[in-house]
Amino acid sequence: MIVDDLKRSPLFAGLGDAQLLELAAIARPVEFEADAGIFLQGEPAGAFFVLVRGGVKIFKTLRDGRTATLRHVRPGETFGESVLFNDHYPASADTMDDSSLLRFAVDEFRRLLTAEPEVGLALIATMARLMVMLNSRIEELLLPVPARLARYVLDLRDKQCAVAASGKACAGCRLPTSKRELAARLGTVPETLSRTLDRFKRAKVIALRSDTIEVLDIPALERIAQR
Amino acid sequence: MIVDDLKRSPLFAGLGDAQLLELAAIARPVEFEADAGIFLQGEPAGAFFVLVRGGVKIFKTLRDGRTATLRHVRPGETFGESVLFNDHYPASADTMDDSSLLRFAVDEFRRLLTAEPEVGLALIATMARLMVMLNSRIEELLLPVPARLARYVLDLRDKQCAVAASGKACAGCRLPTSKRELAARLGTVPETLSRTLDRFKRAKVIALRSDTIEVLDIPALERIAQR
DNA sequence: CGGCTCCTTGAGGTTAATCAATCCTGGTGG
DNA sequence: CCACCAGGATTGATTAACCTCAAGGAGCCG
Repeated sequence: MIVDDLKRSPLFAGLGDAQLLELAAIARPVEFEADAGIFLQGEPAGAFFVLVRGGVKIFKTLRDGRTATLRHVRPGETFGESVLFNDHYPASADTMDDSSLLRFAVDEFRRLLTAEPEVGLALIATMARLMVMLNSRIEELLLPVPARLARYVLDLRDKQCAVAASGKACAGCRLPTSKRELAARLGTVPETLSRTLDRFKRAKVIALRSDTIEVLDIPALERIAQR
Repeated sequence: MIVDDLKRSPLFAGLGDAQLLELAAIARPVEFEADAGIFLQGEPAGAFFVLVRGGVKIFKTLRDGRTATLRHVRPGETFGESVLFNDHYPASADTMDDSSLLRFAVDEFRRLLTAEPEVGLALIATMARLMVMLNSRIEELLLPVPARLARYVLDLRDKQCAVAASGKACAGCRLPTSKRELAARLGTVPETLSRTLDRFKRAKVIALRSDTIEVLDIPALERIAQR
C-alpha cells in the first residue's frame, strides 16, 4: 500500500490520512534493479523520490570521471528534494541493490500544493519538526559519546513511558534496533557503544538485559547528557 | 522599499507583485548593531526574519557555554522559519555585523499563508533547501576535521567562482569570517583549524595569505573531502 | 609604547576508532 | 539431546585524532 510506504517516511509521517491519500494519488511506484541509474547530474529536474526498499547512492561525477559519493539513502528517506528549488539535478543517483521507489513529478507535486493548501501547511509543519530534529542531531554530534547515549536513552524512555500509563514507573524499555544500528545512529561504532553501556551499568545508572534497558538514575543520566 | 528587499530573498523571489505587497504589509523593518542578540534558544517563538543587510549566525549554546554554529545567514536569506510550527526557538541568533532585518510575526504570517498558497510553496522550497543543507552538515560532522575543511574550501571556491566570470581560473577566495568563527562552523576549535590549514599549506594543496585562500590542488582536496 | 584581540605553536592528556580475539546465542543437522 | 556453526556482541590492546591548557607572536589602535 502506497500510503503505508509514505507513512514510513519521516517527511510524510504525521500527515493526516486525507492528505496521505492525495499524495499517494500522485506517487508513482517504480522498481529498479541493482546498479541502475535513477537520474543524472545536470539532467533537467523532473521528480524527487522516496526510497521504499533497497539502497541508493547519491554521487557527483568529477571532471576526470571519478565519482564522489555524497550520501547513502536508506529506506524511508527522500532524495532529489532539491528539484523543488533547482532546475537541474545537482548530483546523480544510482541504485545499489534492487530497489522500490515512489516517484513524485515536480509539476504534479506543485499542482497538488496549490490546489490543496492544507497539504502544504501540513508538509511545512512536518518539515519544521524535522528541522528541529536535525538541529538537535547536529548539537548532539558535538557531544561525547556517553552524552549522546544518555540523550538517546532518556528520549527512548520518554517515548515509551508516554505510551504506557503515565505516572507509573516505567520499568524497562526495549531497544528498537540492533546495537550495531544504534551505534550507527549515535555516530559511533559497536565497540564504543558496548563499552559505554557497560560503564553506565557499572555506575548503576542503567540496568541492561539483552535488549531491555532500565533507567535507574535519571538525574545522573541527565548530568551525563549535558556533556 | 520593502518589496525590493523581499524580491532579493530567494524565499519570496518569484512571487507575484500582489503577494509581495501583502507580505510587505506585515513585514516590520528592524535594525540591530553588531553582536546583538535577536532571539534566544528556548525563547517563546514570536517571529521569523529575513536578513536584508549585515550578517547573522544561528547557534546552539551548550550547557558549558560552548557554542555550536549551525549556520551563517547571508543577506537575502531567511532564518527562524521553524517557529511557524513550533512554540519555541530551537536555536539562538546573533548579529555578526550591523544588520537590517525584516520581521514577520508568526500569527500574521500564518494567516497570509492560508490565504495565499503560492507563498507556502516558496516556503516549502526554502525549507527543502535548508534540510538538504542540515543533512550534509550532519554527514560532515562524522568526518574528520581535514575532510570538513576540504569540503568547506571546495564549496567556497565553487560559490565565489560562480560569481566571477565562469571559465576563468578562480585565483583566490576570501574567507568570509574570522578563523575563530570558521572553526566553530566546522565544529572544531581555532587551534585545530590553524594546524589543519598549515598541513594543507605544507602539502601544497592550498596557499593562504592572511584571509585569502587559493586552491592549488583540487583533486587532492576532493580526496581529503572523502574521509 | 602599552594594551588589545586574534591567530599560531607546543606539549600533554583524553576520547574514541581500529584491529584482533573471544564470547554468547539462536538455529541447524546429526 | 548435543555438537556445531554464523552473526552479533563483547573485551582487550593499540593507535590516531583532536581537545585542552599554556605560552608566544602579529597586527591594530589608543
